[in-house]
Amino acid sequence: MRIAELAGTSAAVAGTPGRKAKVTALAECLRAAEPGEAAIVVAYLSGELPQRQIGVGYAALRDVPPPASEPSLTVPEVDAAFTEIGGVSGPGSVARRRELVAALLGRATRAEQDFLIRLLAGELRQGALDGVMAEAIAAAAQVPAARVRRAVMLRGSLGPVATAALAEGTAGLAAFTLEVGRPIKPMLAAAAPSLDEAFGKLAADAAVEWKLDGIRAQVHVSGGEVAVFTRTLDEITARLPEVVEAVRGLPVHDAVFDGELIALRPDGRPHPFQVTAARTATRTPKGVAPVPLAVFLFDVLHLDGADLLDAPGAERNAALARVVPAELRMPRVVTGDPARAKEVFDEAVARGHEGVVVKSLDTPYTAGRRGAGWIKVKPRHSLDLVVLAVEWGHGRRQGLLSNLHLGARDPETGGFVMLGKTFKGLTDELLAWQTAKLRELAVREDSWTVHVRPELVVEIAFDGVQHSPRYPGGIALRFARVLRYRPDKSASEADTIDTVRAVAPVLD
DNA sequence: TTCCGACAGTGGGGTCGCAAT
DNA sequence: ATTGCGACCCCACTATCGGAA
Repeated sequence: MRIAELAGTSAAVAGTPGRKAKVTALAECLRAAEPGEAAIVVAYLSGELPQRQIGVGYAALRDVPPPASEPSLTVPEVDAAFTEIGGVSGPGSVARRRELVAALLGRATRAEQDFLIRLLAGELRQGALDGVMAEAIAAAAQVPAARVRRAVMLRGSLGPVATAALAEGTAGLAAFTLEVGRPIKPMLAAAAPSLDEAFGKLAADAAVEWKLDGIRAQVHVSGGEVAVFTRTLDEITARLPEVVEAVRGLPVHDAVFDGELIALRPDGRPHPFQVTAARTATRTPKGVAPVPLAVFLFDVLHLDGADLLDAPGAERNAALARVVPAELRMPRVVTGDPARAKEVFDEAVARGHEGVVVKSLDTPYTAGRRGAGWIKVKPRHSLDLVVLAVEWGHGRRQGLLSNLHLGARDPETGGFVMLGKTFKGLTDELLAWQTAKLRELAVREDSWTVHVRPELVVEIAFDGVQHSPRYPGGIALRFARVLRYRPDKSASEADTIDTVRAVAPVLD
């Protein structure tokens, strides 16, 4: 199959808003692919590469050669080129990768270049990624979509599932089972603004579990072997000897656990997230002894021959409790009483943790999906800050002023201290309004950013404050988002940097 | 007919490893 | 030694489609 055909399909998919029409277009393209190409076609049209990453980002895509006049690129050729680019390393590798990218793009027509660049930049922007592609695989292979989704969650990627479905139909999909040692997509939690709302969505009793500010870990035990995977299914076992050690001691032969890893201080309170993140990102520790990571398991998906994915939450937790001692389990209380739930929430927060996850006792483990069975609840801070500047948006926000630079008042200098940026929480109406308003306040503009008179006050919600190596004040907001503008307030009434520190103390 | 679940899109701060400067 | 870049960690929120109620 030619890349031109994929580019055409992608354009058609982008050009239609309806999901069913997108599915139809994608399925048609899939059916036309050679059996050996299906996995690659599926990857490209869902915005991924079979190679996962090949070291090419925006910078490598800045200089695009003139396009070819006639399409000639084929799917296997491009796949081979991506493999070659991904294999380049060592001195001279940056230039070499750019050469190879340029050579590839030089053989592409304008339309093919556009498609390949969006693919490599990770911004397909066609309104269809894995979710829609799973439907398309089902349509192309004429098998139930639910079977495809399940196979994808168990295999962790679309390509092999598409190949099997197209070649062997439902029978081919049946071969995808939970394998100990192969990570599956983790179940995700929806969010609710309050405990009452979280409880309201679940009937009767629910589990209220602490939510820790660490990193998600899927832990596989096979015989004496332990393997640890991240949320994106990367294996990080070698970086975590203490975690391996802790899990190796459990009385299980084969098991798959879900849990959280976090760096704790001797008193049991958490280190800032940055400490946990640094630990898990470090491949080759040197110098000072690393901070150990504690393991808190909260689910079990397989236990000594029995798959538990479809078992109700309560049953899975009972199985977990049978083989994992309390000190390695996430603290959890089952209750139907909102007041009791509030106590758990308050205690988790008082101990420095993020909040809680309210979990249905009935739902199965809906891997890879943001199931309604788990609902996270965190406390929320808010402050009135001043807009210092704003950046032009991209994609559907093209032509709109989108990303706000936020400042707190500095009473010492009479100026403002920038604490971060946000583009979240804005409705289309608010985007239009702020674009007009901030243009009125503009004092200076460069290619990305419009600097404004610091007059506009905006109420910002955020989860906490962290040390920042980037901002002059040395602190930055975590997960800042817009609640509303405060036209009733002047900048002189905005919150100060001292208020920020008081509202949300920086850990450590 | 209305409601709501699932998806895609739009980016945020921070860290590490590696190559280039 | 510092800077730039890519890849991953964590993430909130809105708009939209289309099936469920």
